[in-house]
Amino acid sequence: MQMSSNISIERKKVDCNALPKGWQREEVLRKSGISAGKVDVYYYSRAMRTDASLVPPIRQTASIFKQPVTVVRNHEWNKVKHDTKQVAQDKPKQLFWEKRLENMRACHATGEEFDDIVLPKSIKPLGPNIHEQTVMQSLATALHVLNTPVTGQTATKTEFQKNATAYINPDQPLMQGVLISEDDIRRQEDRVNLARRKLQEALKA
Amino acid sequence: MQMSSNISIERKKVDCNALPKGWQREEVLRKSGISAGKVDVYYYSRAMRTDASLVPPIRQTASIFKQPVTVVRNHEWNKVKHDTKQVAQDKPKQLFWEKRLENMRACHATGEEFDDIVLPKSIKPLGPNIHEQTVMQSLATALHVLNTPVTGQTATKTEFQKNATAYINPDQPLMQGVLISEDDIRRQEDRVNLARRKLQEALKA
DNA sequence: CGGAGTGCCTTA
DNA sequence: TAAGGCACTCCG
Repeated sequence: MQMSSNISIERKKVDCNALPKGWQREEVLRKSGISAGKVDVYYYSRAMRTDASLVPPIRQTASIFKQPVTVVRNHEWNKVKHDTKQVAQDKPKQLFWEKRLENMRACHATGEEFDDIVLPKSIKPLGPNIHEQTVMQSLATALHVLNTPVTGQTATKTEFQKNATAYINPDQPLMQGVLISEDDIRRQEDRVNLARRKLQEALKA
Repeated sequence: MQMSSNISIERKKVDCNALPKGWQREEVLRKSGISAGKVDVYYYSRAMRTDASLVPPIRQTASIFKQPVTVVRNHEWNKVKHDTKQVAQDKPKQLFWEKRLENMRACHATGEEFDDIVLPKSIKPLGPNIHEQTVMQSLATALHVLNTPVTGQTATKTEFQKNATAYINPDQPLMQGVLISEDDIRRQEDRVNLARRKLQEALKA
C-alpha cells in the first residue's frame, strides 16, 4: 500500500524540459473510487479549454432562469447541505453571437492578414446576412466547443427567412444541415487507404 | 490473424457445468489491434452492477422540482428545440428508504432464514429507530452503489435527535461517522500478510 | 473516475 | 508459441 506523504499535492503543473516549447504537463491524483491513488497525466499546448480567451463572445450576464430553491427555518440555514448538481445551470445562449466576429480577420504575429478560408461546397451558410467567413467562424467554434456531433441547423431556408430567431438551434453552427452519405464515408476510406499505402512505400525506402 | 467465420459470434455467455452454481463464463473476441482474434474469458458470480434488481427501493415518481420552461407563440410550439441538457435533473432522494427493508430477512432458496449479521463495534446506528440490521442494509447498499468513500453521517447524535431530516446526508448510510486510523490500516496489513503466509505453506504441502 | 478493450510480459 | 493474466489506454 502506498500513500502520498503530502496529501495537499493532488494537482501539479510541471514545466517539463523534454516537452516541446509551450507544452505543459499536469499530474492529477485520483482521490476516490476503485482507482484511488492512480495518477492521470494531461498535456496542454497553449491555453486550456477553460481559458476565458477561447470562449466565444456570448452574453456574460447571469442566468435569468429560475433556480430550484430550498426553504429552511432560520436557525438552520448554515447547516443545510446544498446539492451542487442542481445549482449548475447553463447560462442563456446569445443568438447570432457570430455577428460580433463579422469584421475581424485572423493575422500573423507580423500583422499580415490570413487569406480567406474556402469551405467545401456542401457547407452552406444559413441566416440573415451570414456569409462564408462567418459560417467558418461559427463552425470552427462548434467543432472546438461541442462534445456532440456538429450537424448544422435542421430548419429549412424558408423557415429561417420567416423567423430565424424562432427556428434557430443555438447549439449548432449557422449552416444548413449536412448529411454524410455512405458514399462519403467510402470515399474517405479510400483516401485513408491510399495515404497508408504511400506511407508504407515511403517507409520501405 | 484469425477470424471467426461467423462474425455475429463475438460475445457469448456460457453456463458451464464445471463452474460452481451461480457462476457464468463469458468469451469475448478481440476485434482489432495487434491481438485481434484472441479471446478473453471473463467469469461472473452474480449480477453486474447495472442490474435493475439491485437498485435500492427509492421513490420512483417523477421529480417535483421546477424545470426551466420556454414560452413560445402558439403556432410554433411543435418546432421548439428542447435542450436535453437542461431537462436531465436528478430525482429527489427518498430519505430513510431503509425503513422499507426493516421487516425483511434474506433467506436461502429453501426458505430457511439467515442469521442476523453482527457488525463491528465501531459501526454505530444513527437515526430514529435505526437498529443494527437496518444499518447493515444501509451500509451494504452504500458499498454497492457509491463510487465515493463510505464514511457515514457527519452530524452528531444530538443534532440527529433534534431534526434528523435536516441534518441527514442522504448520500451516506445511517451510521455514525467512521474514522480509519493508521493503526487500523497497519492491523489490516498484518492480517493480510498472515493469511498470505498460511496460503504459501498450504501450497507447499 | 469507471469500464471496455488492447498491449505485452510470464509461464510452461 | 500459445494461453493466461495483469497493466494500461482511451473515452464517455
